[in-house]
Amino acid sequence: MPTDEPDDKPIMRSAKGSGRRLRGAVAHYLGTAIVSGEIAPGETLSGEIANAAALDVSRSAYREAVQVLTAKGLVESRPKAGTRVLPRNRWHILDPMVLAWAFSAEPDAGLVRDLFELRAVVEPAAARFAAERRDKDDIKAMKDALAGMRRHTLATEAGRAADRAFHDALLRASHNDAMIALSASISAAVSWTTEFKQRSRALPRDPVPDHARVCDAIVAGDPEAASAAMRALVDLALDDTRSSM
Amino acid sequence: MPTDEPDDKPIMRSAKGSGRRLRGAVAHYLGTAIVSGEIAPGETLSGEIANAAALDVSRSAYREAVQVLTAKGLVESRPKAGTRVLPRNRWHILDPMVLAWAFSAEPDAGLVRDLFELRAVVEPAAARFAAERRDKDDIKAMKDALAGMRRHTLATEAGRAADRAFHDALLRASHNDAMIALSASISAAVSWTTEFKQRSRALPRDPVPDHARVCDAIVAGDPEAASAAMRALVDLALDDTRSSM
DNA sequence: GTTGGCAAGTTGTCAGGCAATTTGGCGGCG
DNA sequence: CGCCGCCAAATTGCCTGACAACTTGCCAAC
Repeated sequence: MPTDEPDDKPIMRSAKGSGRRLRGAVAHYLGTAIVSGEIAPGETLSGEIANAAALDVSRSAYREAVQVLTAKGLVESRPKAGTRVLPRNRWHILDPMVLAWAFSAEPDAGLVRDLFELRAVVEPAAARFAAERRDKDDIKAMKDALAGMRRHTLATEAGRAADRAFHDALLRASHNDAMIALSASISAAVSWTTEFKQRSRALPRDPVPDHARVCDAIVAGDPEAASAAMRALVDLALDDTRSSM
Repeated sequence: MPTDEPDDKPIMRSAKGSGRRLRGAVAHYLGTAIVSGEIAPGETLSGEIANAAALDVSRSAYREAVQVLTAKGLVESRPKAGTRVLPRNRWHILDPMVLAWAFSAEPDAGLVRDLFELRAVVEPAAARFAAERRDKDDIKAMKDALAGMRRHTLATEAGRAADRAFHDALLRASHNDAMIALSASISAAVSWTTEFKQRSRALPRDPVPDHARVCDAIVAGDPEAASAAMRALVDLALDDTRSSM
């Protein structure tokens, strides 16, 4: 069945070699469309065959992509009813991939605020636990990350990676799996906003001393100091982010 | 190819009418097997065709189930390498479904500890925000839930539902989407442990006064009092849980 | 006006085949 | 002897086409 119109729909296939498999591209496409509000909650997607054809993929690939969205609470599909977008409060917005979709466009200001508030609650507490439970490996990981931050700057990707690594090491030092799970979400949000700050060429203060204070307190095993230092760090970061949006 | 052995493998089809579709049953089966440690991290599942045949489902259904597990960070599959279970720290243990799988067997004590620690960090902070931002609807939802708790007891499912509803309304009153997302995870964990406490016939104290104090502080718009009351509540719950495990 | 059944349409599952991709060994080369 | 690059097999990834199961919403009968 040759198509009469010129097939100008290889939008998907293009991202094929990007490590992402085809269904990943479809999931990304639909995910961003939903998270960005392009497809409003309550709305129902057109049928699988139609939609799969429109994206020029097979129904299997399309369905597997929809399964991913379902697993992340973005949509719900029932026979005869179709696949409909769930209300925002059913979304798993802390899922790393959902966050990635949310940040792939201009990040919503409200979401950034919410994430920083959560960070301001969780990270000081995590620092407190870390000061009590850290072991040799944790300390080494944090010091390595700190060294990386000193070597590079937040303007470089390597520097941001070191920043991520520091926060990841810290949350890991809390030896609390639930907080470690939040680490993936939080550090992702942090790095995106950091990059955003960077892009808006706001010259941030040197972040190393703040981080070093937190690190020292944890190494010293002082929970109160660790918590306070981390709270100060997060508050400063929040100020920076607020002023550049 | 007729099977010689009597087909004693309709394990999956049995749960078909349970609202869960077939792939849901497969995902549940594999998910619990992984979370419970029956399939250790690093291990690789047998091939899709073999495994699908063993479960007596089609490859499509099996693959869609695996996509769900992939979306929740439990496994990772690459061509020729097979599907392998990821290390624990890659799991999205705060995902409601992963939590459900984790609690479908005897819950791991470490996990319960971690969840309560997270709860002890998040809920007081959420109460603080709620005291500042609650609106009429939030107050109504909380009072309704509180009334439900008064009417029933935690021994009944209705009572536990009211408890869940109270914590859900509280987190919702924080008007922070990130914390609301945690609500699903936290309240799930809370309700399971509550049921567990109930089963081990530990006679708990009356939970209504504690909840009422939190509610009053939020209605009064007093962030400090709300936070303190909630912290007290969580600490008591933690004590109860600890003593019954 | 309410209640029951009925039909249509959408997702759910199945089967088989081919293509894409990565791993791990094997041979050539330094 | 060790390292590097190539090749082939095995597994997942994707496609096609068909049928089954399940809802929903209409429609008729009470």
